[in-house]
Amino acid sequence: MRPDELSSALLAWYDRDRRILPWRYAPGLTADPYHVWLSEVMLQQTTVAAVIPYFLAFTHRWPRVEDLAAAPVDDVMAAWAGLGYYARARNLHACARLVAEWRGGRFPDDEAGLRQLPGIGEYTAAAIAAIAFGRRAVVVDGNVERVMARMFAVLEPLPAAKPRLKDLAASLTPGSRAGDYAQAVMDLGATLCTPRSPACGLCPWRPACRAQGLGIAETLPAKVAKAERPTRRGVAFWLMAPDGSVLLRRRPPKGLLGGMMEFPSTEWREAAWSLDEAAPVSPLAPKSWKLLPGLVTHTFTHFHLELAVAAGRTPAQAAVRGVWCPLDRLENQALPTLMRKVARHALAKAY
DNA sequence: GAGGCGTGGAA
DNA sequence: TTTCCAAGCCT
Repeated sequence: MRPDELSSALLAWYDRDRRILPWRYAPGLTADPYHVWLSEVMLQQTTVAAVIPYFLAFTHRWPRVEDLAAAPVDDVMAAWAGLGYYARARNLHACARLVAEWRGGRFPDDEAGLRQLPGIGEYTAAAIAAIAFGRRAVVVDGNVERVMARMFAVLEPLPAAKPRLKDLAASLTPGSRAGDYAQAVMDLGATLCTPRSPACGLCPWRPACRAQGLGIAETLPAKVAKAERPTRRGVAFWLMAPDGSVLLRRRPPKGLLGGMMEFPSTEWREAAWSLDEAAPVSPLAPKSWKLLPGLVTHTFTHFHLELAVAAGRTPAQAAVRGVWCPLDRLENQALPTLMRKVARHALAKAY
């Protein structure tokens, strides 16, 4: 099949089986660049199912990019809490401000302009240019890499194969219906050409797929093995004041959970901590610590974490770095999932 | 360019 | 339980 026959077959499949998603527009309607941008950033390394409720909440609370730009950054961080990769939320807010203040609320309409904005890399710039502005752009995400590796039976492992896979994607990208094609080829990877058990029997590209012909579709793309994740350990401090508020502090703006709130804790290291060793690290020294039974476990991209929780009552809201937060307002804080686990653990075991 | 950076669902 | 990994970006 020629490239134009392949793109036609894919678009026909897409027109027939198009998934309904909150950020997806019906044929003929022009997509809102703000919605396209917001959804694409949320979808970076994140599943559709996880994104949907966040997308609806953000667009309800901040209907236009100017509204998002006007919001305090911590409101945005708190609204993003639970979605992960928190640098995205900071970049999202910074990008909204740039677009609102310097561009009158209009996003750049080509890849080069989009690429200048924080949080918009090669993939996202191409996706917005195609979906929001109808420009031909070679959109290459993990789905497209997988589809191309199979279509052309690319045996070279990722990430070394990336340049070749992009060239192959470009060879199939049509000049018309740019946005539909971009979404179609990603949908193909997301729904049929899946990492495991691909549904080759339903695939519009099956007749042209070399890996399918060779019977090796499910084994592609090849990837270099990842290093295994170490385990780190720490002690988190659940400090409660007489009025029932607990002590939170903000993490440094960059790095792990950057800019998010946390319960104070020891360093996270490989060796386990004793309570005697951990206690001096606490920002406050209560009369006595109660080491709660059990551990909070959480897995990040690069390591596992086991957090013990030490609970203590302080005589007053001592002046320390951090904020005292009433229990009924913890939910509204920019607490990542790990710290919500700590709170749940403490509330279940401490009293 | 290789590693840091979250989370939850599926197998 | 463990492993994999999902519409990547940044340094």
